[in-house]
Amino acid sequence: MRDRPVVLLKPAVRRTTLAVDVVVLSPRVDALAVLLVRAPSSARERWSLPWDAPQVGEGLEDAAARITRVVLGAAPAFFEQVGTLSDGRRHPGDAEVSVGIAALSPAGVGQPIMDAEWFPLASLPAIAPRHRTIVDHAAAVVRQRVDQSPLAFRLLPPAFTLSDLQGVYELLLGRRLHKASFRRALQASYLVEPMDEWHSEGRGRPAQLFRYAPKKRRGVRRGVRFDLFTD
Amino acid sequence: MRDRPVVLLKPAVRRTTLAVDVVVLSPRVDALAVLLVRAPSSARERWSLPWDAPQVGEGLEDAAARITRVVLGAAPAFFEQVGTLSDGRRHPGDAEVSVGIAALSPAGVGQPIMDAEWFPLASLPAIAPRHRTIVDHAAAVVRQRVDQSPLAFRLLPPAFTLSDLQGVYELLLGRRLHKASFRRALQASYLVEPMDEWHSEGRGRPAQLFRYAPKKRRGVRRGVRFDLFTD
DNA sequence: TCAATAGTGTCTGTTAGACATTATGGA
DNA sequence: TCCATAATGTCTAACAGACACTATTGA
Repeated sequence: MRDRPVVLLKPAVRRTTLAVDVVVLSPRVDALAVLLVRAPSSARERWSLPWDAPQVGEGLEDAAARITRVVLGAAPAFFEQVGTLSDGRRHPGDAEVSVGIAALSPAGVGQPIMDAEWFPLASLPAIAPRHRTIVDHAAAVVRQRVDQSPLAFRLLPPAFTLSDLQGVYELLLGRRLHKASFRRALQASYLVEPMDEWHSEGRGRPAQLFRYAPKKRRGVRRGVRFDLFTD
Repeated sequence: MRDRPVVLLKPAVRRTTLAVDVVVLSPRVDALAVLLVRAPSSARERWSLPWDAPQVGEGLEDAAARITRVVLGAAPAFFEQVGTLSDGRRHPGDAEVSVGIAALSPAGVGQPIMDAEWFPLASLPAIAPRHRTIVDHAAAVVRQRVDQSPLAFRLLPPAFTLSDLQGVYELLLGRRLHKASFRRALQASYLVEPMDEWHSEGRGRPAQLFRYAPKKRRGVRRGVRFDLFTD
């Protein structure tokens, strides 16, 4: 045990500068894409994450929704905080503290404004170091929580085929999945329900459309898995 | 798609008041316990989470470590951000924004200062609404990430028995686990290694001591599980 | 008819959980 | 000796993954 510190805790708030930095994610052709905005020419990097300070009385996710609406023209379907940083790395607005928020949006929803563009996660241009950290955190968080939170469904339109859904899982996890196993596990989860519609695209048998409709789970109680200790 | 908003994004930081609110967690007799500090008599509630503003240039986890050292006399073994809140709920210091951080500490490490006390998670006294939300988030996050992060090991001393470890998992998950299955899964995970020491407590066969020593994992690649969609 | 995609049935190796058994100490 | 806890072996049901097969459309 260490020595007891002499100074007691006299808690007090401190004023600081805060930004909400949004990682808008959407599935593009065979890759997850991030929405970046063109930075003013005075900036060190030509691109940055969309960001802003929350307005007075505005919640953090509300701010993320507003920012996303401005750059994409559509509100995201889902938010996930990916961590709050105060690490001294450079931020485009020199905010002391950044709240990183992943905003998930289905493909084909919205249209980036003139100064915004989609970039595949794997090939981003140079952005401020703080923003780079936030993007990396967002990717890690999304991959880590994909099977504990309905993230994948928020990257799809309300009606989707099981192949679409599997494709999103494969994008998020970065590896191929086994079709029959995927469907069996999905069936057992009672997360989706079939609709009376079918979707035909080009050749091949049309696929039935499903919607996200989680049912009350019977107490599954699976065992401990000691998984993903990849730190 | 919605109408394109008229206002473009002119991002700017805003000054706000920030607090780091720490949920110090430690296993006590058959329950996870939270460390609360006695609030000044002027406060609405008699107890609160330990909290403070981060100092200039101090990272958020550094602040959490400092706060924990003051109230417990020992640095926590591990931190996990449990969410940043700006929801308008009441905070003891009226901070606009709170960063909630869970700090894990093994049993028997440190000694609470005079004005601090351990409370079982299940029976907390009245605390400010913002703090209540943070505690609930912390409990949920710890339960959700226990098998993806070495949380359980940070609630134990460096050397522990497998029964101790299983006990911590049972505390975190809130249910009993099967002994043989637990040990098999642990064996397969290469997360612990046996030491040449044994621990005897009262009657019964002495238990071998283990240490947390994660090995490089062979690419396990387990399937998608669609688990814990309990939102 | 062929190509392409959707969807399903079967087999097999692995694993979680139940149960039983042995091991080793203290009272 | 008895009791309590540690640790492990065996059995079984459930399940993940591989493979093969059928189904249904467009070219």
